[in-house]
Amino acid sequence: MSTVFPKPTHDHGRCVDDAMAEAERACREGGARLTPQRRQVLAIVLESHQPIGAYDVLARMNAAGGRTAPITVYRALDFLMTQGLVHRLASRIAFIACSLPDRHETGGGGGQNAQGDGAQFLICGDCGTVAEMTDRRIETAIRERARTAGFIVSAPVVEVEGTCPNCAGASDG
Amino acid sequence: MSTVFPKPTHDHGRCVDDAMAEAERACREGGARLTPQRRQVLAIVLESHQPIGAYDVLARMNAAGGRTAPITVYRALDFLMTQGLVHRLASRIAFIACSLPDRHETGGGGGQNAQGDGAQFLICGDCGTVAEMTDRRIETAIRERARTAGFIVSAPVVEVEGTCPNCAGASDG
DNA sequence: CAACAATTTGTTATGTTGTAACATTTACGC
DNA sequence: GCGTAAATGTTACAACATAACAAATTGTTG
Ligand SMILES: [Zn+2]
Ligand SMILES: [Zn+2]
Ligand SMILES: [Zn+2]
Ligand SMILES: [Zn+2]
Repeated sequence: MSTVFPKPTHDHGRCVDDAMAEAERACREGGARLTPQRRQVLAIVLESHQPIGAYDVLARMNAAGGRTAPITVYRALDFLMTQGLVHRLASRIAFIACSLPDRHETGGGGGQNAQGDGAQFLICGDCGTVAEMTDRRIETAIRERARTAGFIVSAPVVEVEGTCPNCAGASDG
Repeated sequence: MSTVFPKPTHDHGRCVDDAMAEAERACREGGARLTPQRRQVLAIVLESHQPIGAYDVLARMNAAGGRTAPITVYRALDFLMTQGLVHRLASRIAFIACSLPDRHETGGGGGQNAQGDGAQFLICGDCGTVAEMTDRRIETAIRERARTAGFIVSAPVVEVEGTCPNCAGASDG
């Protein structure tokens, strides 16, 4: 099986470091400014593979006595979404770090990828872990069905609730 | 092309009446109580083929000087969603009347269909009109891809933003 | 009908998510 | 340095949703 779900045993420290490095590179290349604050927000969102609410991000930023305002977090998240580094999960009203940043066109390019830019998400209802994927067949099925309805697709939102392999294995052996 | 989008010329009065009658029947059959208030909320949601916010429903209920509270609307909407008569569009934070009520299992049965119960939605970014459909191929593509990831699907959310045939025709002839 | 239980509705207050508007600071090109 | 654009700070508010408990309504049963 293709491995979309992060294994609980994976080296998450390295996972985060790699993602941060990739983000730095992508922003530098695209002429976007990954400021310390934006970097901090990205780091917080990267911290786990579960979606996190904007106000939870805020709480972590202010954990050490800061006085950051909500709008600051939203602005950083907007920036990160434009760069394709973070996605918003509408069904959870929360944000998740992109795990396939090189598969999205960044803000300067063609489309606005705030809603996932063609990615699909599997969201575990038990542990909250999210798997991001870009499945051609799903996308094609949606686009073709839309076409028969005379509908021109711009931003497909596919967010699938269910049970991840780790949680399924834990309950039914 | 299969006709999923409501045509601007369709007899909407009858469209609403039929849906109300079908709702009455479905509730009676399932032993659910479609009270006057719930009927009123359903009527408001049915009024157009665009998603409507809970507070907009509230405003219409209070238009004639009423003093209904938000919770009342949410309770009615919850009931209607349980009955499969209304769906919540997460990407819009709004509600839409079901246009295929007989395709969903109602509350008493197996699944909770609050998120659309396997339906997919095409949402026009121009006019807001929504088309609901239950496309087997989309569902299958999602389920099979999930399966290869070891993921057990419970509630797929598919909400596709784009341009409907009416709006597309208006701009490019 | 009377008494009771279950469902529905009312009332009040509060929690959660997201933005508007405008001032100030910081980074960048010249 | 200086002017401009981008980013951040500050305050206030809008929009979406639920908690907790009281009252009324409905259905059931003797
Ligand atoms: Zn990781
Ligand atoms: Zn899980
Ligand atoms: Zn109609
Ligand atoms: Zn349209």
